[in-house]
Amino acid sequence: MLEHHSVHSCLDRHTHSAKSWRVASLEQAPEQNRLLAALPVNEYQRLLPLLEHVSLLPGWMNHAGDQRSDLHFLTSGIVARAHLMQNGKATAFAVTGNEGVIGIASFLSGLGLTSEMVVLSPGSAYRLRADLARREFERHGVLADLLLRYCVTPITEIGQNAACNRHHSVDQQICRWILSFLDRVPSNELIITQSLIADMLGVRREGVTVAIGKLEKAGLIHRRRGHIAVLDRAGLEARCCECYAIVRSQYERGFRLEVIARDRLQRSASRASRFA
Amino acid sequence: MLEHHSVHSCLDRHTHSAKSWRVASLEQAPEQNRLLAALPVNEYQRLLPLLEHVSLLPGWMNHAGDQRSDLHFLTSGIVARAHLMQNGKATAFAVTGNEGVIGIASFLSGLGLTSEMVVLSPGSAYRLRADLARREFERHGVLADLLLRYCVTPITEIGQNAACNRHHSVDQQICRWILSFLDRVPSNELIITQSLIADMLGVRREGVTVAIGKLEKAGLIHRRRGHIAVLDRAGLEARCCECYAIVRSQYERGFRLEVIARDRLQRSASRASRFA
DNA sequence: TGGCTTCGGTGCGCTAGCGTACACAACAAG
DNA sequence: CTTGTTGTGTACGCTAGCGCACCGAAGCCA
Repeated sequence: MLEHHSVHSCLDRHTHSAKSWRVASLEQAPEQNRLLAALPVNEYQRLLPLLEHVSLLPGWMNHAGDQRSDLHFLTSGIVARAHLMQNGKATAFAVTGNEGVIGIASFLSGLGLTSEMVVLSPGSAYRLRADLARREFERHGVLADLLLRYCVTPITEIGQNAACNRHHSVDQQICRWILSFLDRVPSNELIITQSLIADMLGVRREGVTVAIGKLEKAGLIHRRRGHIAVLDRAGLEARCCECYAIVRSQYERGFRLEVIARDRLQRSASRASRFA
Repeated sequence: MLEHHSVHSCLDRHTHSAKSWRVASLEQAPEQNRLLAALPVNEYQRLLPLLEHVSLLPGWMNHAGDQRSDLHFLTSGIVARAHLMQNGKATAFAVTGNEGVIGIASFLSGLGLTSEMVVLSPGSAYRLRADLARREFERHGVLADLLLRYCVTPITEIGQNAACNRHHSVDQQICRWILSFLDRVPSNELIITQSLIADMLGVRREGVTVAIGKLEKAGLIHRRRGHIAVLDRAGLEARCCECYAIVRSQYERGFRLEVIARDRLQRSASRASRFA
């Protein structure tokens, strides 16, 4: 459980283990981010000089109430968005990887974050400063449209998680969580402690231990201290509640449209340049 | 519990009781909606002819998957946004009254609703058709800005509810729910069955009964079949978890800004007309 | 090597909330 | 007034998950 007295306790608890994580020193290209990749080339080129590379270190947090509302396009790593309750407990209600962007809500409202952002898996991102983002946004171009469309993804996800919290067993939710983590990581091995999973799900660490024990017994995963290797993805999906699939398909539905739009735009762009 | 076999079971169960509810036949003015009211006068005037009055009857639902993505600005009544799970259980994760608008998410994404909309309390709304809304939106005027700012409200609310579902007792959640209902209704009496409250919270009807029993024993409410009269609002707030206050203050924070902006714009508008 | 810290596994009693079942009260329609 | 329907109150056993406590194992640092 996260301690009440300070948000930093979470930071403290999880930061040090960063040492044991191989931090990808390789600076990844912005188009590793699926949203940036979906931009038509001319828009993308124009945006490039505005983007600033940042590394995400585990435990890095954007505290609720921060007034900055920069956008961060993830190229790798995993960031969770969580609420801390007055009783010291936490729940993460959305997870973002290289398919998305962090900071949309505070960017739209201009009001600063209402939730904590926790880096669960180290990685890197490209920052678009709030003022530049605002200017881009007001051009009302493809980027603006893309961001607005993307907005629906966290909304769906959070709502589904709320319902999932209510109605599905911890066993099922662990599966959901492992799968969504797996989707955002290059290998089949998750580098995370059970204790942190518990904090993210908002359940006891012991509960996670037994649930994961069952999964290993069933041969779906292999676990070591601080690691979970997935052996049978389909098996996990079978044990999982529908929530994982719903959230994922919602995103894919939206994103497929983006890809189509991008192709179309790129074709028309290259046609235009042929005529120029 | 909502039955699995059909969304309509919910409809069926709750529709007929509409007869016993006095449906406000009075057609309310659009500016009863706080977002429309926050528009500067010239914008508001321009928008008026585009708005179409609709009544919301209890049980009216916009099914998940519907392709229409019109906006509905509520002037009265209460609409909940809920997920139906495969196991037939439901949870509402956001509630909207005359402070907000329905259909933002599907409007932004253009993808249709991902959740069900349930009318909990009858009322009326003004519809802005999706195509007109899109055109308005692309003017990038005050309305667009307002809508984007408003977006953050349901996001915060849903996230808070997700955490609340996990960590707070049914007793506390009932208080939260009654309060948020009360905020959106003219009198101190809620016209709703315990069974429907249970569906919205995603808990058993019996659980609601005992929780409400405690509240009446404590003298905070008085209850009749299908009615809950709130006698001691402060008492409810004291028993409630922090979630209610957090969501509410988030909205007020955003909305206060809007009111300020509106005053400023109206002053500059009237100044402009003086010079014209 | 030994000592320290963090992580993970296990057991036990407890409680909130679930599922089920049933009875009664309020209301509607005839 | 009768009859059917829907909403509400109550009770009882069950289970998932909690809180707590403790111990061993893995890794870190010297």
